[in-house]
Amino acid sequence: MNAELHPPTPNKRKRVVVGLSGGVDSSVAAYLLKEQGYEVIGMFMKNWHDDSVTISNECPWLDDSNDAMIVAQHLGIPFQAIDLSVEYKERIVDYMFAEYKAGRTPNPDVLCNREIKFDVFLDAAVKLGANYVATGHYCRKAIVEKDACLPDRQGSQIFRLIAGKDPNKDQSYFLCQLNQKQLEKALFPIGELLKPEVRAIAKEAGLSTAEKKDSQGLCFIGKVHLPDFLQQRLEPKKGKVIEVPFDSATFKNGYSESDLTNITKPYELQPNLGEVVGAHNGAHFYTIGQRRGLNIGGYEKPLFVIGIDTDKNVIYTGSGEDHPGLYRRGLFIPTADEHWIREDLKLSIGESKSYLARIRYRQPLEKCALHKKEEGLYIIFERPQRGVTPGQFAAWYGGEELVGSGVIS
RNA sequence: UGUCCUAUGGUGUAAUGGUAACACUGCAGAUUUUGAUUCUGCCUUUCUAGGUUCGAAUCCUAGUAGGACAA
Repeated sequence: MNAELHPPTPNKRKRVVVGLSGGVDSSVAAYLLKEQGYEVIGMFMKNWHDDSVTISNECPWLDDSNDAMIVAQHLGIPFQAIDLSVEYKERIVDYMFAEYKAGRTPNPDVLCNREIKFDVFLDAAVKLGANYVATGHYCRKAIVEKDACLPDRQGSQIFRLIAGKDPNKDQSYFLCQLNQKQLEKALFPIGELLKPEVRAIAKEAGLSTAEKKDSQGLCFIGKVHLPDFLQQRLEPKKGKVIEVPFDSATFKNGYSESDLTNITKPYELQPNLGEVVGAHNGAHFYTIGQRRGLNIGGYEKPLFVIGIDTDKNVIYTGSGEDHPGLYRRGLFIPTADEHWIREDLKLSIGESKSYLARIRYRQPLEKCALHKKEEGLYIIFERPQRGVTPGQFAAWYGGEELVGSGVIS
């Protein structure tokens, strides 16, 4: 049973391409694979080279590329760089702008894994004759051997995506859109380790990235000033900020669990529900739950964004952390946006099941019930959830295993 | 043109006459492979001019501004 959680048995003849980002995690991943006897190739992805929008004035990808190369040299593995910036722009950056424009909050890094690292990059690796692609993600892969007696099953294995052992660094959420085919080819060598252990291994192995600071911000693009970044393609447009009172009647609807539609749909906000308290530069620059950037002071309790309307170009806000507009009991995922890593666990129409779920990276898992209907999947949480935001991914887990995910509508 | 009230950092407020504080905003940093949240730190203040006092945001006078009452 326990053995299921361990990575597949290493085969000394297998070839692996490791995505070397120039950070510690992927460096150690490459090191461990080599130690395990794989034939390892290091590959650096260059997906973005418009330095004008990044915050640091240096050229970050160049440093990262160099670091990756030094690590590869140190390990004595072949190294090459691959430019995927065209694909990255088409599949990630364009998606980001489209989502923000539509008033939703995209998650580019989830898409980056599905579309770039485990798609374009994986293809490139396969062309090099690789059996696997490895990354420095903090998560684990496990394999269920299918019962051979079941005639309707093709293939003999089901791949499971398990949370990283380090609860503080678990990155399974970012991989929530992978499918069986992608997972089959994936290796996550550091998933059983804690961050401090990874650093210790790097240091011991003499890897130059051992002390390097963790990267943050959009993967590949780096740290950006989002409004500036978005203003490349989204026009600033002055609009009103409206404060909706704590006790507004609109928040009192939809608390009957039997009414799935009502309990999962966003609050219906109208300008006449509150008062104009300020102005903004474009509703599409904001996200639900956001506190900073509103530029409105004088309140005893801070103002949070509880809704945006990009058609009317209006931002709705509520005062105080406990404002009812910040919380929702449930959310809805249309069938088209439903994704099951464990296809064998997919719910049929009319079925319901209990799971744990999160709606943003690094949020604690919350108890919830999934209800599958013809039009999509309804997720009802035991406790109201803060900042349920259209465009973000909800991911549901059975224990430590990520079972499926979908875009919040 | 008459009477009354108010006037503190970007905003809202606090400070028995002893040399300004709290919240919100903003900025910076920490945390974070989604600029969400959270955490830490920082900036800026007593409308103007006189006067009383050892000493005034706090008292007096005038001015200015805003509000209320006032036909």
